[in-house]
Amino acid sequence: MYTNGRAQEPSARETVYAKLKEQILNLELAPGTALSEKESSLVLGVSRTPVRESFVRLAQEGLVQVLPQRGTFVSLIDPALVEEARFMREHLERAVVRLACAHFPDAHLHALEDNLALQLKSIEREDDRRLFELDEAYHRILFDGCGKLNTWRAIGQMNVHLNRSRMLRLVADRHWQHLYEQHDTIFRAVKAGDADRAERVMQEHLLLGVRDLAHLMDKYPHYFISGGDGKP
Amino acid sequence: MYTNGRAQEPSARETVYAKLKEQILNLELAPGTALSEKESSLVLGVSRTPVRESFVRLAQEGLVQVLPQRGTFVSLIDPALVEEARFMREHLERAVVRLACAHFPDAHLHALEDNLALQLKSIEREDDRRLFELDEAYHRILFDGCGKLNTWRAIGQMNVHLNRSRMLRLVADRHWQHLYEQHDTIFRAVKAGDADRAERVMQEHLLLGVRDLAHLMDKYPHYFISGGDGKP
DNA sequence: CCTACCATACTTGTATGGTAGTGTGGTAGG
DNA sequence: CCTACCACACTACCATACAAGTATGGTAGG
Repeated sequence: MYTNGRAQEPSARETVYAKLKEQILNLELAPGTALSEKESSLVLGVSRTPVRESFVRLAQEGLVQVLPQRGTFVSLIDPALVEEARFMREHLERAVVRLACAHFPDAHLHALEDNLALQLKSIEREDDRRLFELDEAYHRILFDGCGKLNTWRAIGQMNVHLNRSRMLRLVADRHWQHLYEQHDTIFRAVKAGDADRAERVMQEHLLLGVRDLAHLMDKYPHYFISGGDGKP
Repeated sequence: MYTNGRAQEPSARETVYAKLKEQILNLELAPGTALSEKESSLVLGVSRTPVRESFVRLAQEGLVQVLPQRGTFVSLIDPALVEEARFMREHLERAVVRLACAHFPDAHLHALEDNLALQLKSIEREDDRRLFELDEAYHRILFDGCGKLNTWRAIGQMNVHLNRSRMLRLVADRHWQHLYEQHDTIFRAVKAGDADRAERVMQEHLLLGVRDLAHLMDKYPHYFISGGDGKP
């Protein structure tokens, strides 16, 4: 019994799905890019079936758009979705951070603290991708500590759209220090149980994510809906 | 050109997906029920492929659980998921109804009014399924009128779990009049722009959906996680 | 030169066969 | 009677073949 019972090797579908999703979120597969079941299957070394099933999943998340008998395309960024993702996060995270101020497990508090330390390291190294991951993890810990992990997962499906625009912004603008300070302030407010302060900073923090969206739409018009037709 | 250009006949996958999802939400396919690609394909008169792809979609929504090489099962109702769905709706719908009080299009206001009239009709006819649909439509109109339709859709993925427990409750308990009165009160508060009142009633309204959850878990233990093992 | 048509090379949708892993019931052995 | 084993039926996973719709480039006709 040397193969651990829980350590199932991931299915082809899962690996393909994860790979494609990562590439879309990283903008390695730019919005509007044409995909094809056959081509992806060749590139990834599997048959069309797992690729196709990944497309189904990605389509349900709104990351790709499948046009029958015509093709599959990486979805253009929809500004409405970005804004609504911010809207959802604003109201849900404000509520969660208030909960956290009332009661938050020590283990999760330590996790936040460790996370913040790693954020500093990433800023020193100018490792933006890593900082991005840590940012996600930070907020996840907040939800987890309040027993609202499923809520975080539900947000996730909208969040991918917000994250694509944030990734776009990451290239040009670098405001890491500000981001860290907000995270740190929220952490200390939670620790001190200062709900009003935590909620206020959280709201500001989430506004940061959509700042300059209009500027981005101007700079990369063909990445957005009704900016270009998407097929260059 | 008698076949309308927009009226694409739905794909097999779409019809299979819709059918299965409806049956799961109606509890015609009870939580814990074993499914199988082959059996479903025979019943629905299609091949295994569209069935399989429907399973993938349903699995992503958490409505079924696929265990490789073992089987596919209708998910048990997770009380944590139900509660978090309520949590999400509470905070998002409170925010939305406040927006609605500040500004709400006349067309949507009329739609709410019509919807309420139909609710009354459904209550007279004791048509619970129809009332359930109208309830969903009512809240959807609220989000739509505030330009937050995508947010409603995102809620939808959590909402299915809440709705299954509500459907379970519908069988035994019938509190339709109360539900209608709350809808009507919210409508009038929106019309009058009374945000505080609207928000308060909305919060109460959403609490109604999870009342007696413990009672339901007691009555149908094998429908819930850790109530029974799910495979009777 | 311009237009209409059509062969062709794509695309996704569906069906089916083979593979590997899993649960189960019957059976041989203690 | 109880236990260990094993053949078998069943599952989902993946690969592949076929079908049907779509965009495109070349060509024949005006």
